[in-house]
Amino acid sequence: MTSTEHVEGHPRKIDPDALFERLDDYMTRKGLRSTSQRRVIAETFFDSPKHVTIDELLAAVREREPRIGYATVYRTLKLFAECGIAAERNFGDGQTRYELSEEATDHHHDHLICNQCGRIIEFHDDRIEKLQEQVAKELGFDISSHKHEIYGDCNRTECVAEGRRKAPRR
Amino acid sequence: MTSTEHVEGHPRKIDPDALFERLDDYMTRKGLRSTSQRRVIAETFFDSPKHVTIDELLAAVREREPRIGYATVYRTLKLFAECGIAAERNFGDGQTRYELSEEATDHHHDHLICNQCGRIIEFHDDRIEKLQEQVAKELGFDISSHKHEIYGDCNRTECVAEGRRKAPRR
DNA sequence: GTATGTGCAAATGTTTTGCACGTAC
DNA sequence: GTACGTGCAAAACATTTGCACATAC
Repeated sequence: MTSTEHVEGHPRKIDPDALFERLDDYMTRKGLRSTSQRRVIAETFFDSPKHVTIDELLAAVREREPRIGYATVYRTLKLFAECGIAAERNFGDGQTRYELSEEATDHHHDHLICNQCGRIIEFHDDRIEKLQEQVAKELGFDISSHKHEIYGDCNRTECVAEGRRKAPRR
Repeated sequence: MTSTEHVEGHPRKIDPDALFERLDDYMTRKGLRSTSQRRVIAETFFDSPKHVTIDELLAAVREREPRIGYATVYRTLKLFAECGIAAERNFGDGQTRYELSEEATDHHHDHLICNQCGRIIEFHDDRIEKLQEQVAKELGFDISSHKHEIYGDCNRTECVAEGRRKAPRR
């Protein structure tokens, strides 16, 4: 067993019920309403591959409910982020992406992004986490979140073959 | 001596001549031209506090040359980034910021950003750098760059007093 | 002289907002 | 019934682009 773990960027087995509950609690607390749109968007989001863009999510949502609008998806994902079940990510390609938050998955991770094929791999290293806490402490900071992204070439044969198709803007 | 260092986000003593030379070399190599606008923008950028936005830079540039346009500053900073003297940064407030690149300053660093006052502190920790190389290596990645940003509250009395004025969107 | 650069305004792409209508509570 | 939510289109924002004119080489 090492202190580093990693995983490909795809949906992890989570318990949707717990997430719905968390969302409902938040909405009740804030006097917000449970609507069919919010339910559909939540279901779709929980089923989505990680790091979805609003466009991708909207397309998936519209397969179930074609009349749902752009703005609703934007607003709903902001809500999910506020309530703590979703996290906003920005990998420099100009589109905000969303994934389940670390509280929701009980699993903090950072990202390795391939410049060539755009593949996103998650990693987690306790030693790095500890050191970063130490750095912040020395400077008197209370950490609320962090972002650690490593960009590079993943060197898979498929990737080298594929070339630059999906590479994020760098 | 420890393996962590840090510094406030303000201009470090650099040698502008070396940077101009680097820029000139790049332009010559690429068949690009040395214009008065590019010179003024370069001078202003070298004198700027770190992490300037295009707006801030444009304002400073126009104090010297009021007729310089937005697009020119955008295009010129892209050029600086390509040539390796500037680095693009994005701290989640929707505006791209530029700072001298690590090659230009001979000093790689990462960032601690205060959620309350927006203050940006640079840090560098060799142990984290090493661990991150190790993680990438295990996954077969060749690192080209990385981004490590820690967000939190800096807890200075001034900051607590100032409140949320300049806080980046989070 | 010609290719490259500039300034302006218009276009682009993403995200946000105003508003009339709809709906949860 | 009322406050909140939705869909649409328009606005807002940062950034990029097209084009006529200017300028470095």
